[in-house]
Amino acid sequence: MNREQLIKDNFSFLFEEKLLDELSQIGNIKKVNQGDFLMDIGQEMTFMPLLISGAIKVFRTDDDGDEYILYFIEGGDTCAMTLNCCIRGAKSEIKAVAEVDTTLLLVPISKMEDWLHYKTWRSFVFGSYNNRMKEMLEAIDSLAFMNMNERVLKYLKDKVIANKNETLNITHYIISDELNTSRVVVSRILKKLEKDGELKLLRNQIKILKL
Amino acid sequence: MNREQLIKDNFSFLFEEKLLDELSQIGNIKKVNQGDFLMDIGQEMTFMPLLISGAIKVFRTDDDGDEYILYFIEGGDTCAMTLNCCIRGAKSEIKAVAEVDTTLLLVPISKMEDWLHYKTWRSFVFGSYNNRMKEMLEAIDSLAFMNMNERVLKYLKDKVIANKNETLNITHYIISDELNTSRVVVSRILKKLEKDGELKLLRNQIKILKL
DNA sequence: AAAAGAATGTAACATTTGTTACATAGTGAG
DNA sequence: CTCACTATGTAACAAATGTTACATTCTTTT
Repeated sequence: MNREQLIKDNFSFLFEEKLLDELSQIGNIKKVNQGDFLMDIGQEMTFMPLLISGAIKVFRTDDDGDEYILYFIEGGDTCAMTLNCCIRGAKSEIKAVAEVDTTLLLVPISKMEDWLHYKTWRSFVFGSYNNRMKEMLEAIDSLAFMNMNERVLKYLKDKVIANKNETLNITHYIISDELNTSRVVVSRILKKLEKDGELKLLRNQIKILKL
Repeated sequence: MNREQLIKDNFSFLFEEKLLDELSQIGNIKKVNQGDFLMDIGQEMTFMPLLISGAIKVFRTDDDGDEYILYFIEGGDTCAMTLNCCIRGAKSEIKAVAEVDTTLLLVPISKMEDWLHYKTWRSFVFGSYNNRMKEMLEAIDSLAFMNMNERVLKYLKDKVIANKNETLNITHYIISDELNTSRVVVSRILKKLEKDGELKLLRNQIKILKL
């Protein structure tokens, strides 16, 4: 599919005609594979990515190499808001990784401001900020109000949505890493969830039974 | 002091002349006392508050009545970004309370978009969003990477900054509430911090010794 | 097939955080 | 001053989470 058509198909429900034209001229299509880094630690953002297909996961990392998953950005969501706000920070940073094979539309950072005279762009930009904020608040809810058991289950269910697949190819170790806990704790909790009929455990794989 | 002068004095370093005029015409000065609610749970925001003096604390609350402090908005910070993004949410909500006696400039929500043609307004709005996000990330850092000991100390130090006063008038119970833990836990930690020479405990009062 | 490596299961124990219970001390109302 | 109330101190215990250690099973390499 040619890129102009791709942009039309994915963004015509969001943006007005003239803005779509500009996007076609200026935007760059980029495909990334599962596991690819979108933003390395400490790197400055020079483009803003709009999600065309796939899913991204976003982490907070601290200087000891610990990480904690903040949220998934998936299909209907459409926009990976630039988080350049926080790249400068001293201690902790943001990390973004492709959760599955993903297609992005890259737009130079400067366009974000230039296009604010488009009403549809304004809605999009503010809507995206608000979505990011909502997701960060959800991450805070998990940490402040939920126990490990609930957090693991929420993580898995979010992952099912991001992957559009109830069978997750993942190890206990990875889960423990992304939730900043230990593998043994995760295995223990998963075993309990399996006994409760929430999921089924296999090697390198977890099937979520209840959504 | 008349309001026009107040607006000039506080925002002339931020906004261009014409925008200051608009602010003077449209903005409303509001004074709130320590402890007043700026935003009740579930309430829709119809104005955006710009901080003139004082400090605001912002909480996340869940449906069990538990709360967790997200951040303080203080002096130099200047803007309490409207968090209307999340007011709709089902389970959890945002709560904002005056940490000290505070003066605000209230601007109708609609102006946020109307004024985007002012370059200084654009910088302000995006800068504010980014600051809010940075602070939410700090809250996540505390929860994900720090133990109770460190979190209590960070809370107290943030509070010193918001109050511009190293002597805090506060009870252990309030701290435990705002950090979503229990009073006994807080008393235990404070006692240890006192032994370590970090602070001095008095009735209804804590003096922070090291910053 | 044997060996090495990765993923998982699980017990035993340590640490952190939360809970219950009660004592003591300061404060304000009457 | 006495009484009730609030704030704080602290012990003892409970629950949640983290750590260490090792066994078992599956997969890949040789």
